[in-house]
Amino acid sequence: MQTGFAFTKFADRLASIADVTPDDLDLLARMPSTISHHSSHENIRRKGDRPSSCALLLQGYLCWRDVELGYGQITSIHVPGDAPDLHGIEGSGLDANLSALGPVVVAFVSHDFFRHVSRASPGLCRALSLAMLADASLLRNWIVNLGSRDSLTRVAHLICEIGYRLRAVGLARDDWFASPFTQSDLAAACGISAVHANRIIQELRRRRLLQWQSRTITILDWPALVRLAGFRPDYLGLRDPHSPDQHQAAETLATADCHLLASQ
Amino acid sequence: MQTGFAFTKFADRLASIADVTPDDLDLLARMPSTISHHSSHENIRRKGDRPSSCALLLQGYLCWRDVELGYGQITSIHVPGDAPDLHGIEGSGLDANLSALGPVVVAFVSHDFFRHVSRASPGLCRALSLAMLADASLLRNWIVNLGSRDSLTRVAHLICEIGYRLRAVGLARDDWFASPFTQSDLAAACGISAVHANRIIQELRRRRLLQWQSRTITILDWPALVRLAGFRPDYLGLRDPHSPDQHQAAETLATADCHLLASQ
DNA sequence: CGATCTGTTGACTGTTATCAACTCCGGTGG
DNA sequence: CCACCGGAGTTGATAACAGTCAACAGATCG
Repeated sequence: MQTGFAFTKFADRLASIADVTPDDLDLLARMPSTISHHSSHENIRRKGDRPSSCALLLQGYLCWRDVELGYGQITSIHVPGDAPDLHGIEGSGLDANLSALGPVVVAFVSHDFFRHVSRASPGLCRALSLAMLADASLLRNWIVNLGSRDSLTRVAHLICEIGYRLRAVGLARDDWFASPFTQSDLAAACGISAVHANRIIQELRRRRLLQWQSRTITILDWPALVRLAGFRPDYLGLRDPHSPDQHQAAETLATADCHLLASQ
Repeated sequence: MQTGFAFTKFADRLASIADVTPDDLDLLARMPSTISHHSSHENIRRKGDRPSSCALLLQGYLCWRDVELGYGQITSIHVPGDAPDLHGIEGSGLDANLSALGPVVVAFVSHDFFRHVSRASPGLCRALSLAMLADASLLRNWIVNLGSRDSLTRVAHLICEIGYRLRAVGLARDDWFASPFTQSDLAAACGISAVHANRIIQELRRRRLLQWQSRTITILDWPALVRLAGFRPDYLGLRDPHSPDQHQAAETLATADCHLLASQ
């Protein structure tokens, strides 16, 4: 059991969606957590589990994967700083597996700590609520993606979203980021077959929008990718991101695209 | 401004997902609300709105509709008793339109009332949180639906879900329920074209699973429809529904299907 | 009674899944 | 060190699925 190691990334995440006072940071800094490492495709939580702690993702990617149908639809992807099973606090059984996309480092923090923190600080309570609502906003946006985009723009949109969320937590510098997940994982997230996902990625490469080699994605032409995907970062609920200049840039991009489309 | 008219359906809904004490019911009964009627495809909330009240749906159907792409993807459908914009309490701008599917009756209840109630009753506070989490569960399930089912099973699943949720609030007696929405609306929810939606419905009719005439859907063969859709009502988070016998029946059905599938 | 929205149909096109085979790479054990 | 193995990526052929366009029928509502 350690203290004061897991809190920074998560605190940054909360600060990116709501006001967090120095007192709140003190509270979070006393967070008792257990760190654990997991390898790719390992399940951190299983369907039906009723965990008594929350998983805070420190490194790598986690996803919620529904195993009922097909090859296991992925319903959401999480980046460092996220708390994927925050909603588990309410105690109902989990309805999917929380699974690692590539090797991950996770901190477990007991539900009791969050309940204590929520009682002690209205600001943190609100931040935690907003974090859950932000997740719901991602889900809605993903429904729009699955329902109304073709597979090329779907994949492009997912890559935009991951890149943008990684930037917000200070990862993904210089337009590249780690992609330890497989093309089959990407396919499961986009609701397409693995073979088709492969062809889509080749198409994105052919258009010189990105590279994907040695478990790294490099965005070659961010404006074009954003335009192709119709990516609007509004829905992420990121209020005060880590890199305001980049945020500004993407905002401007998206707006420019909007104008472009409107004028056509 | 009226009191004590809107609360019953909503209270029933809360009771179906968490414990509600007689004291809680008293609190809810003092709910000050404004009733209003709206016609089909009218927007109750618009993208970007920051409402100061919650809409409680009393009669009809509401949906969240994203208007950016295609013909307006529907991300969720709500039935009487639901509070579709409960998450608006946190104050961030809405990211889609809340739109009527057919004529609706809505009660508006100020956010202040909910904040007061949350402070006064931990039980109701938890019930409201659970209501929001149940919505998120619906979203996840809809992602699975869009991502891993073909259009026939997608439509079948949506119809199962609506029928089941209506039963839980005491509507949809005798295997039929009102369908004032258009086939285009259904298509927008399922992420398919209106023409294709029409053909899917014809296929469901041809298979004698349901009828759809004069704004009414009649389920002719519920077990077969549930089997086709792979419908498992677990994810709805309905704990203690209005009609336990029917609930039991559907549970048994779903379990039976599960066994059927497993034995094949 | 006309205007409009909704539902229906057919022909055609485009997208995506499926199947099968093959390559490439990283590990693992002999 | 090398042979082997399994997972991941790649390719081509084919079939299934769903979108688009255009036209018309039927309902509904003023």
